[in-house]
Amino acid sequence: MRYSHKREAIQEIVYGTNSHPTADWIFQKVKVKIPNISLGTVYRNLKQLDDAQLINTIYDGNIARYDWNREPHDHLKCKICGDLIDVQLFDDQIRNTIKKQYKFEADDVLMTIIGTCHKHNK
Amino acid sequence: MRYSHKREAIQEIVYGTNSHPTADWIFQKVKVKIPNISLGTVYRNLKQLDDAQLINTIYDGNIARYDWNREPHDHLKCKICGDLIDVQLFDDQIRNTIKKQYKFEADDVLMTIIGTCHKHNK
DNA sequence: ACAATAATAGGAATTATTACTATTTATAAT
DNA sequence: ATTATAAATAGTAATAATTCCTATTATTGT
Repeated sequence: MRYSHKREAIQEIVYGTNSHPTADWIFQKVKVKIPNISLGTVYRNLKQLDDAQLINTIYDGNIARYDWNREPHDHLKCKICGDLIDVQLFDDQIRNTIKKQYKFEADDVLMTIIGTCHKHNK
Repeated sequence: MRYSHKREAIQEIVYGTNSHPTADWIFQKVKVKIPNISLGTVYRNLKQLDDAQLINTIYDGNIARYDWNREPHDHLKCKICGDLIDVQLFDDQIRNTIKKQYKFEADDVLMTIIGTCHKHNK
């Protein structure tokens, strides 16, 4: 993977937020710095960064979001505001136990808890 | 929700498979029985069936799949053939414990294990 | 500096899904 | 049974997210 100014900018944006941004959000941000960038470039580079294990792609309903956090972790998803919050529900050892429980060569455990976050407490 | 012949047929198809079918797969199947049905009708009825808690919608990457199994359960997703296999990793009690672990009003726990299924053993 | 080729812009194409509207159909009231 | 109602539908247009295509541009090894 050859160096690219734009990929670097895209990576910086993903690394600079905890908001699990979408491709379009990243596009809007990077356009401020690099006005002539195209959305296709954002998608292509996000894919490359994912392939290179520099970021993670998470699927939230049917839209892709991007996460700099490559440590195994889980998400709380608020059904009211849509926020996705990182949590560590299981440690690696428990994750490994889960992986061995089925005759299935497991690579990754994805867990999302759906509910209502603290911002909406009455 | 008023009775509809088409909704009944759609529900029967979802209830008749363990393959977690997509809207389009269901559309192809139902078209054999009811040739003049439209894809919009399939989507609308799947949504209504979900709202009425008669089926579940699961998001697999960025496409929706439908599941007759409304019991809390988890999925093994094969990254080679794309199959989604139902498993019961946690019982209700453990699920409830997880829900209480964070200051988050949790409704549901979604878990998917990504890996390779037995069909691809060398 | 130059050649090779990866990266890009800009737009078209694709895929999944939702929205719109005139017509049809289920069903409740007469 | 007939009629009135509102839900359900077909067919199509619209939208949203994403991928694909091609001529041009930029990075990097020589």
